[in-house]
Amino acid sequence: MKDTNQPLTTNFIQNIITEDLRQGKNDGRVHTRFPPEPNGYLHIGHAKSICLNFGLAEANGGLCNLRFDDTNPSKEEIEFVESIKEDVRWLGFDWGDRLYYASDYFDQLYEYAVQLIKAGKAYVCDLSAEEIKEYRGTLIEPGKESPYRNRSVEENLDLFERMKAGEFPEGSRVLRAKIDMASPNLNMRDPVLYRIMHKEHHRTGNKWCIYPMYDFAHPLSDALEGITHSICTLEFADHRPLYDWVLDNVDYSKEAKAKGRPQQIEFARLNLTYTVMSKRKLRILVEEGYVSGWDDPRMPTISGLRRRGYTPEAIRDFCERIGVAKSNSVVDIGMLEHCIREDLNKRAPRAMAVLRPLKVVIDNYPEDQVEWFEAENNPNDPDAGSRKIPFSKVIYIEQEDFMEDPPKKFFRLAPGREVRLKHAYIIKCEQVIKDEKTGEILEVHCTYDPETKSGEQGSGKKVKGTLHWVSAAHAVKAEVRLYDYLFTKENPEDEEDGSDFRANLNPHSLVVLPSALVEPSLAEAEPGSRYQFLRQGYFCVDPVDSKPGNLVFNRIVSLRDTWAKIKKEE
RNA sequence: UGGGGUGUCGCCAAGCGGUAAGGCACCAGACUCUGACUCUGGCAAUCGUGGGUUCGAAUCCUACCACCCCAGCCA
Repeated sequence: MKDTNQPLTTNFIQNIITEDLRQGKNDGRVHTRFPPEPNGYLHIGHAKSICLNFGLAEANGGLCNLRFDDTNPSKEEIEFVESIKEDVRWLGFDWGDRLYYASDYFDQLYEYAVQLIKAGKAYVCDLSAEEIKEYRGTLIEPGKESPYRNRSVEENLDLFERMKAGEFPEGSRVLRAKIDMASPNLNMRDPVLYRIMHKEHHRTGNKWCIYPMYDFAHPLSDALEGITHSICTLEFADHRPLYDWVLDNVDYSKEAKAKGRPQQIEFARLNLTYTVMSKRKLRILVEEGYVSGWDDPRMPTISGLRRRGYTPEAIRDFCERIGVAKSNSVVDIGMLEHCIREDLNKRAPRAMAVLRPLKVVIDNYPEDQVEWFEAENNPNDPDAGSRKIPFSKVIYIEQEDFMEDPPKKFFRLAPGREVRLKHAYIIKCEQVIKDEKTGEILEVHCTYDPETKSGEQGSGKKVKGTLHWVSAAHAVKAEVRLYDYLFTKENPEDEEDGSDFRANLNPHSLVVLPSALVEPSLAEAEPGSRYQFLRQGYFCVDPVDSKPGNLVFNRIVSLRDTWAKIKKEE
């Protein structure tokens, strides 16, 4: 994807890799991995990690594995591994034949645990979970050594084997590393390596009733796969000494796919304004029905963004632009919106759609006449071709494009004013018809100037405003879903005491317009296809709910709107 | 009162001892049959603070301050 030798962006991880390469570390290999736990859906934060891992590998002539970190059968499900694979693939990345699971290594990991026991570096501990917690000490006080810490190697071997054989109830014993109960780093205070769980695993079935912990499985999985740079998020920085301890104290050289030793590097996870990102909170949104599901177009999940109409290209561009560093940061959601606008501006065919219709009758236009105008599909892409649009006596325009008593800077339709109808004629407003009781504007009567037909001589006449429109007789009805941020505050966590992020939910995050009218060329629009509705924004045919004869469009993002800004100022 | 991490323009983020990139946002103008796009110009940072080293420091030293993470048999 990159055509230069120099990586497009530089960041501290690339700098480390560059230096490693210069020193000939790992025989010049660069091998990364994306290691999701299959217990939820991927979101834009994962996309950052995916782009980083796959991108770094590609930029440095290396490889990136997809590895499911499935060491905890009580939380993981097959449904998630499928959705994760789909999302990574959709984002545009290819793990080739390197699809792995930590569970692939369970046999080997068991042997490594035995290795540690034999070396006197791990022991079976009979303390209860509560007791282990008590013995661990606190942030400022050292822990106490477990009374089981000095069991003989033989006894530990026997006990561990019987743990594996299923002789003991869940939670009754664990295997622990023997490191240092006085370490200022809590992770080093004899961390648990294996726990008993009488649970069926989605891949290994009932073969195991003891499962390795992340801290044991992860470094060794990396080592076995020949990973050189093991990239993870900041909260794992405290685990790095343990990661290194495991690699230092287990001999995996015979089984590893390549020589060398993985290095853990941590970066800051992505945060976005107006967005929550934690699995827990996203789950709440889904389970408590604030959204329609994991793929609700308002969700920051990959599947939500996909359904909303975001392109993988835009998401990758976004991940490139935000950079990678170690400081906690919150990226302005406007950055994401900029990326999708930029991508769709060059790719999305234009179309006319009237979201909130206002009837306009052109009094001097022949009753039964229909003219078909040529309309370019994309002014920024001549190759996109053109299409025909019907024009007739009765049309609809946007309600907000007409004002009876407009402010100075309004240059759309108003009594006595002229505007151009995009691709058609200039019209002049002659009369407003209102409901006598409510004052509601029912329809507007105009006259058109036949000399101003789009593209012809007399069409040079200048007017300030150009409106989009649809022919009443030809328009196709459609449902349009306008999405806004899910939260009203930049930081959804910013709540009054007593409440939580739910209090900041935006009640208008979804506005459904059941009776929008779109130009007839859209009648057969394919699910998932994207359009720019002129002067409105980018829209995507909803891949789930849109059916022939019952079109549903999702607004991906609005166009930049300087008029809206002017209005706000006044 | 422990350990780890981070502090460069409103938001991201380069910078690695030689005198502050870039993007987003924002402002102004040009263009415009999308108030879009595009273009052009503008925009801001005493580089967390105070000391010190140096001819010279965002970059080195030092003290301090602020924020984030860690006491799951989660990852």
